[in-house]
Amino acid sequence: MARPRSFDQDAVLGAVRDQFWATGYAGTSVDDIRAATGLGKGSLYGAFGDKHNLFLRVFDDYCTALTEAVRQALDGPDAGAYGRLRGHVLAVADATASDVCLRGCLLAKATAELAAQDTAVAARGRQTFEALEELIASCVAAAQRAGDIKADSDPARLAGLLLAVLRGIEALGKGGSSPSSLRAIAETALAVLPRP
Amino acid sequence: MARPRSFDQDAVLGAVRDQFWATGYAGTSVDDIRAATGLGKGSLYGAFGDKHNLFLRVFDDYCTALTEAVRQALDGPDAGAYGRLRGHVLAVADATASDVCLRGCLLAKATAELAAQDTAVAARGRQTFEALEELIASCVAAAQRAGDIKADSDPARLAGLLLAVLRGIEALGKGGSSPSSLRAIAETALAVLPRP
DNA sequence: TACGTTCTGGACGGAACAGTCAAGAACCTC
DNA sequence: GAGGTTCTTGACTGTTCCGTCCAGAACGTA
Repeated sequence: MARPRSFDQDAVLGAVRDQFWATGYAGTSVDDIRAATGLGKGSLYGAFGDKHNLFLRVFDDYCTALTEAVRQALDGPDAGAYGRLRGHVLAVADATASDVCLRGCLLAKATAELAAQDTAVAARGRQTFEALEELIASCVAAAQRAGDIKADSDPARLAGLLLAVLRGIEALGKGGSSPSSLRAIAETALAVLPRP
Repeated sequence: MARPRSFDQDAVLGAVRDQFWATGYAGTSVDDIRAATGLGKGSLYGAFGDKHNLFLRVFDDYCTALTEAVRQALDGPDAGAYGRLRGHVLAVADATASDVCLRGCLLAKATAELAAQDTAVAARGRQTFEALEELIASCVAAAQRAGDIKADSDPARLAGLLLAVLRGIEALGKGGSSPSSLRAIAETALAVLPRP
């Protein structure tokens, strides 16, 4: 019927995401995006709308992918639940510590920069935090059923604590990683979980 | 000798800080600052240098004031150390939860937005995180001497964990506060601290 | 191959941006 | 009150910003 798009939409959205990730929303100009993607302005505006719309798109995709990655890391049978939880917490700490460019997590960056002014970003951020907390709570409950975490503690409260620790590790990582080392924080958080 | 400044420097710096706090570094124009302070551009540039320098100034002041406030909250005799620690953790959670405008903590906002690109901000942020961690560690050690926290745990590791929880509460607060409520997180963090 | 449709690239307009500067105002000292 | 110095105001420059628009290119269909 007509001329098809000549660019790979996923690749373009990935480049846009990386640009916003590196320099923030207000710190990224449409011309930066044009340079990062190689697209002309007409293509960008035609395919994705304006800058704000484009940001919401990549932010939404990021939140979806993050939630899905955590689900894959934590979901599974009761038997290995504690090991998966432990592995995930340590993996987040190690990934943050080795993030030399200090870009951190886009969810954290975006909510920090925009949540106060942009209700769409605030809502999506909150929804994502809640989804992460639920995934952690399910894994805690599974670890309790397997006898690896004390059964009488409230899994929702432990999940809230663990999520806060993870987001805190992320925040501290932006300061250049080290207060007593992020891995030590993760290990300590796991060590204080009530065992049967 | 000459004409003195007609503005109150502290008041101006406070207004500048609030403006950056509300809209971020890249999201704040010099004209926004001019409007917030009522000063002309010549006065602003003459007294504080360019936008970046002005930001570093208010960020530095903020870090100093934050550290000092935490010191006042946590410093004191061994006897009440645990109570001070507990009070501080709960106070941070309550303050974050009741922060309706979602501005959060400027230290978190600034490091999230700029640490990757601005080494001065990254260095000051890291220094502040380390100072906060030391203050918490001292308070934990005092609580251990008073017999309120188990003596054989490493105060530095517990301090790292508590700092991460506090920064995590702050980060979650930006998403619109509630995953299982910030206060519950603070209470759970205190509950899992090893008691004698 | 010819046509209609959609995509592409870049030029363009008007607004906002950071930072400079000069003319005049305000003050202290003498 | 006169002189010298600093502060204030706001106009100004040149750049960068976002978003629009159009001429031409690329494709599917007939």
